[in-house]
Amino acid sequence: MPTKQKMPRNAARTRQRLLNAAIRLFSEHGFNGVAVDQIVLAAKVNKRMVYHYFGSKRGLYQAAFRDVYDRLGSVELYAIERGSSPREKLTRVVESYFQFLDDDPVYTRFLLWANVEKGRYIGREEKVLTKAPFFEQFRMIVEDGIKMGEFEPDLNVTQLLIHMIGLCFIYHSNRYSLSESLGIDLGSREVKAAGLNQVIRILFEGICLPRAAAKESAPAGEPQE
Amino acid sequence: MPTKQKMPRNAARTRQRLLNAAIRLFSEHGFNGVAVDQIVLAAKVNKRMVYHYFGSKRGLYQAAFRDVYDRLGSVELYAIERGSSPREKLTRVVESYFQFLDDDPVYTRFLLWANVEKGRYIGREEKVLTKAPFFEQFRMIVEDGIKMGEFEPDLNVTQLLIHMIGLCFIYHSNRYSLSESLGIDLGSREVKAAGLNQVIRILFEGICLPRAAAKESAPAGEPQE
Amino acid sequence: MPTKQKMPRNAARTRQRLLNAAIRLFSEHGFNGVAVDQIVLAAKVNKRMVYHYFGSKRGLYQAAFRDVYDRLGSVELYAIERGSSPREKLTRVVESYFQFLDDDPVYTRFLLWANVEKGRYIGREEKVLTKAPFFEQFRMIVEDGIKMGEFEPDLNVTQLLIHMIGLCFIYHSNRYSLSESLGIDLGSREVKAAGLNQVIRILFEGICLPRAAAKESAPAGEPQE
Amino acid sequence: MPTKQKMPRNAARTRQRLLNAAIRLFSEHGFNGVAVDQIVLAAKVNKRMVYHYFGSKRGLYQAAFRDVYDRLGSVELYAIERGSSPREKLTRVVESYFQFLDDDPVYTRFLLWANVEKGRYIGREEKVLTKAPFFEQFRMIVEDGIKMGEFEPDLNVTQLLIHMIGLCFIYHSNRYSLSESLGIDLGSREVKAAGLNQVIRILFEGICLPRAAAKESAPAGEPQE
DNA sequence: AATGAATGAGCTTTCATTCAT
DNA sequence: CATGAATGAAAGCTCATTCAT
Repeated sequence: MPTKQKMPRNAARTRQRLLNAAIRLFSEHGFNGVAVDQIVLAAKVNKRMVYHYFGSKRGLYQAAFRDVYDRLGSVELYAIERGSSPREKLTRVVESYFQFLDDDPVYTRFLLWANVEKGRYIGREEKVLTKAPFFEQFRMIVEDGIKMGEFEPDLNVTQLLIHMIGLCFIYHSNRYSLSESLGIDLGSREVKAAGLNQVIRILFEGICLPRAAAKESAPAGEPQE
Repeated sequence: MPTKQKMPRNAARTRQRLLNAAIRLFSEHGFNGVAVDQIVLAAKVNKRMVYHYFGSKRGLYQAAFRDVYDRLGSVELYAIERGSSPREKLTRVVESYFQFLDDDPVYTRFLLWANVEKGRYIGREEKVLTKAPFFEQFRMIVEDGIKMGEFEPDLNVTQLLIHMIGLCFIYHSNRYSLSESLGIDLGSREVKAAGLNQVIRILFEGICLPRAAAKESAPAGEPQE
Repeated sequence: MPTKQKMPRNAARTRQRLLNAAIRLFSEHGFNGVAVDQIVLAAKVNKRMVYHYFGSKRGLYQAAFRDVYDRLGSVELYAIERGSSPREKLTRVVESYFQFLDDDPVYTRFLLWANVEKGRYIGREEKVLTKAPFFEQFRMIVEDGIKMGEFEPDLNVTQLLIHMIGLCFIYHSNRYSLSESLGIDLGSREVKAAGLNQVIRILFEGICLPRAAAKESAPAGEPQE
Repeated sequence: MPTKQKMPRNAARTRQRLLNAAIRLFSEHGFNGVAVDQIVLAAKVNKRMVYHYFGSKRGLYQAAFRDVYDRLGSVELYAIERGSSPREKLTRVVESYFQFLDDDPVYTRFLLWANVEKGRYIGREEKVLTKAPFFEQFRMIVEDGIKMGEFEPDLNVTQLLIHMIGLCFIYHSNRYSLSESLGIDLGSREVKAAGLNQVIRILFEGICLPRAAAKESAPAGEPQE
């Protein structure tokens, strides 16, 4: 069989090697922080292949972005169905989201880069990917909770999602500066384990003692609208 | 006496123009996203001056970083003293922090960039700047609240600060992707106004109804330690 | 078959063109006296190629240095074997060395530059190249001459080599200033022809008349040790 | 007395500081190897002063060159008068010249630089300086020696001077490469001391034993003309 | 006399990209 | 499909020099 010994099936392999190297490097240094040469060096692939498969550095970046989101889509909500009450279900969602960011730092950092870059380097097509399919499940859980009298009736679901994400993302988005400021490593297991605990408590019950939580105390400045 | 039109050779002025242009551009595009040429064009200053005053692009970046933090230091805690109870004080802190991020997007984005870049372009000396003096005041308010029976006795103050920051920063750190995903603009006045409201409510009381908030319900997986 | 006019993409050719231009220019103006632009202009090659093939200006300089030494290695000792007696052999060595410096002024000047520059721009690897294989042959001739009673028995071979080189190199190392001082052109055929003659005479017999050369006259200051 | 405390008499002092720094740096790195900034830094003098006093970098170089030669002129022939016979006198000349090159490496290296640079950066006026005043004395000694029957009657005085200089200069002109090649340091006291000894012996008597030095043996190839 | 800010040209080097094989 | 040579533009930076005070 006269197939070349050196490279058995170069077809999709080369493409994938490029993609993997690109994801890793872009997620670490952002679009401008990575040179095409670095990518092809890491991928051990000829430079020309970038243009063959992806047309441009930007095309490669966008493909990388898409790839990251595709992987995300399939794992995003793993194991969130367990739990009988809405509260338990929501607990699982927070846990798994918190965990997910941690398990997939490449995704997390890629997303952070895309944000500081204001999506400058991703195209029209990629933008639809960011539509979190996850949102619908979240909404249903919350609405169930409201109906069943577990949650406050006037919750804004969208914003609740934002805030939940905020409580989880802060460990990554500001990890560097907070670690320096506070003198603790936001990436350490202990800090994050305790953090997740407090996140869940805050989310459900806040920081006030029950008796203090009489609902008359409104946030100052602007009465709730 | 009419000031000379043709740039009367002012050391401090040139330096400041460079610094201002640098802050604006770096905060928008990050370290790698800005060329020295762009900065000197914006500052209307000779390119050589960057090296005269700051030694290198990186030196300019670091000076910009320091400048941003110096400005921050003086305004960080404005108007947090009002309020009689710890709860009210904390409310003011959250409000003012939320507001501050909004009022000074240049600072906010500069900080976000420094984080995704993992502090790669700032030097030893700048790192001490990140030590938030703000933290001490925050701690005192919370500890007062605990002593006075307003807040949970086992609050971890450091992590509470992290989470408060997380609830505020999410509107900036993930603004782009969340806006795309959720179909709302996280930067709009309405979203942020309502957001701040919910942030404060969550922080103090969580999302559960008071009767459901009986303290026996522990987060799953790991019982509170 | 007419060769393509438009540079048919020849790796080795481009490299060699760069090398040749570099050797010529560096040998004329030294490392700091030549701009990369001048080299690529002379080589009619794209500037980027310098970095493609040699990494840096310094890398090109080092490659040039190596090339010069490689060429030298192969021609250094041409035609020194003729001659029966050690004296005749040594005469041929001096002649051929004198001739060689003259025939290859590019090499000679390159070497001179490397010396005034104190080897600052050549790397570790190049330094071993300077180990003259030539030295061994020189030593054998001299030692034969001593054994056969032709040469002084207490000759220091290493220093004899140094002085022989000195007598030849002076025509190149100080050519400019001596020509100005003495009002003759040290590079002219006549001066060098007569010079070689005197060099050989001095080397073998010195400048004193035989009867004056009675060995009792010691160099002043320090008696021979 | 209201004279400024900082700088008592700046007049000629500034000029001299510049000159000294320039001499040191140019002698070490040549014209192209030194930046004006380095000179003013070393001289602790304002950059503008270079142009005030010397007009240009080149002007400063030329002034440095002249200064070096002026200093040389006053010390050049120290102690060559001692010695009764021409042979002894010449011995002293060689010794003192050898010594001089060693004592004044700044001069020596400056001269070497000027030579590899082919005098490119020195002007018309400096060229006359290179006229060795030393030459006349040398000539007289040699002619005396010939008349008195000590030296060969057909010596070419000019070339003898060249060769004497060559025997001394080699320790500086090719010091770097020879040290590498031969594995000894041409700058060490021992090597130079022994070197001077051999130089003098070669110069007067050559390397052949007296009986072998019968004057009939002509250099091969070209019979003496 | 002396200072340091300011300049524009040119330096070495790197970039993303395309061509020829 | 794959390679490495080739390219022009632009990057960060340094140069010798001049201006304004």
